[in-house]
Amino acid sequence: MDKDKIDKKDHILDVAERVFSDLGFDGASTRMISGEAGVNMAMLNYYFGSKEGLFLAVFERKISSFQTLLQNIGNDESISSWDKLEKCIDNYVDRMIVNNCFQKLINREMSMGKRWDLTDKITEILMINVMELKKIFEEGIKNGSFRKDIDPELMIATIFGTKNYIINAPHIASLMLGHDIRDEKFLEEKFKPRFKTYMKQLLKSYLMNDNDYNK
Amino acid sequence: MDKDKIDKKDHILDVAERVFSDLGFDGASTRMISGEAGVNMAMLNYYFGSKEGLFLAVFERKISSFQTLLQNIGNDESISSWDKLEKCIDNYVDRMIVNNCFQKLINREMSMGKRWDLTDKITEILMINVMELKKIFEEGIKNGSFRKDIDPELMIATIFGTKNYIINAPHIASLMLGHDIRDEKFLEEKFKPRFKTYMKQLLKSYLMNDNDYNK
DNA sequence: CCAAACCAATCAATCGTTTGATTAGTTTTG
DNA sequence: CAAAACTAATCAAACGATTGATTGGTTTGG
Repeated sequence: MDKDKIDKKDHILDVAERVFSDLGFDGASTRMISGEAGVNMAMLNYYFGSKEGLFLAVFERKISSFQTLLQNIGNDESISSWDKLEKCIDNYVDRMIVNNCFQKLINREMSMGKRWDLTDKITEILMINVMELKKIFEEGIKNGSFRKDIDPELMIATIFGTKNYIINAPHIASLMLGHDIRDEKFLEEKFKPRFKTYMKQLLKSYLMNDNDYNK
Repeated sequence: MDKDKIDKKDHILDVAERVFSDLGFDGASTRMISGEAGVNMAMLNYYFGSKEGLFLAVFERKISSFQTLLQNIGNDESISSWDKLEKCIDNYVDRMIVNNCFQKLINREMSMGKRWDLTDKITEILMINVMELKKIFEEGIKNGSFRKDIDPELMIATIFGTKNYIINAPHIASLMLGHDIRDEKFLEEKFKPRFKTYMKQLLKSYLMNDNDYNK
């Protein structure tokens, strides 16, 4: 059946995504992936052409979910610049499932000097999110919501960097916070709300000099 | 001569550090490293025992320079909490030489599943810096310099995360900033001062609700 | 029956590592 | 002092293991 084939390919991609993000592209072997997925090794090449093709397929499956991330918040005229920013933060934090190893995958491969044809594509996608935020900042400056002398580019680095730090260094983050960050319950009930609150307060105080942190 | 031997080992370590951080541990081959270093392949095992031993040696050479990073700023009673924090920021930013690939190395291997007994050692070292900052924050809260309701742990994530983001994603950062972040001149003359200013303003507004950003 | 799906066996290439020989410099010995 | 013994450094070559990829044939489903 066609359904089964898709399910099987999807299962392989699931396993590949996990193994790649645990061991990196070079560290993961096709035998390991096929073994854990319970399929013959030749199937990987049969379905995806090559190891690189498999890696690429892992990405392309996720790309769509990434692109929906930027749901044109910036173009909504009805809400203020700050509310847009708050919406973005909520969005990013909600999607910040540490177990989702895809983020680690991206960050690791982006930090490599090694050049994929993929690197440009990843860069391009990430830049869309960057530009989305930048637009909000610039709009906020223009309409007087935000201070004039802020540094939008570095703010973006702060937003993404803080999130990545938690994801990429879970050992450190767990030690810092006193709880295992990979614990789903803790993450969902305790950490995410705390992280949202913090991020909003941090940005608000920098952007607006507003002392009223209505909690 | 003994001096020559040390120089040679150091040269191998220099090359290994660069290659490892460009290609990752798995991506880098001993042949490549020995080739670029201009030494026979067997010398790597002769000097360092194994590829893993070489990787370990790269780390241990840097560890000392890392440990001097925390020069007991926190224990200086004569300066205010905020000044301590400013000093820390200056310190970190000054050492943030993007060309120094060691940071990338650490971040990449830390994001991997625990492959090394070394992971614990790296964690330990990084935690010292974390604790140093934490101490400053807590002291500042206690003596009234900082607001009571700040989130010290996530602030630390912001400080390190923002820095790491620039280092780990130089492509993105360069596109964002409109200049190649790896350009030494731009980095030193333009970026570092800008980054320091931004970081201090960001922290100050969050920590102290101080609107006087005396620029 | 035929094409698609699947698999065991195998490919050449590359991996990290080891080997045995050679060199050069130092120490020991007669 | 000079010959002999020893040591560390270096090298080309080869090792077994593993890599990603491919083959040729078998099974399966429509």
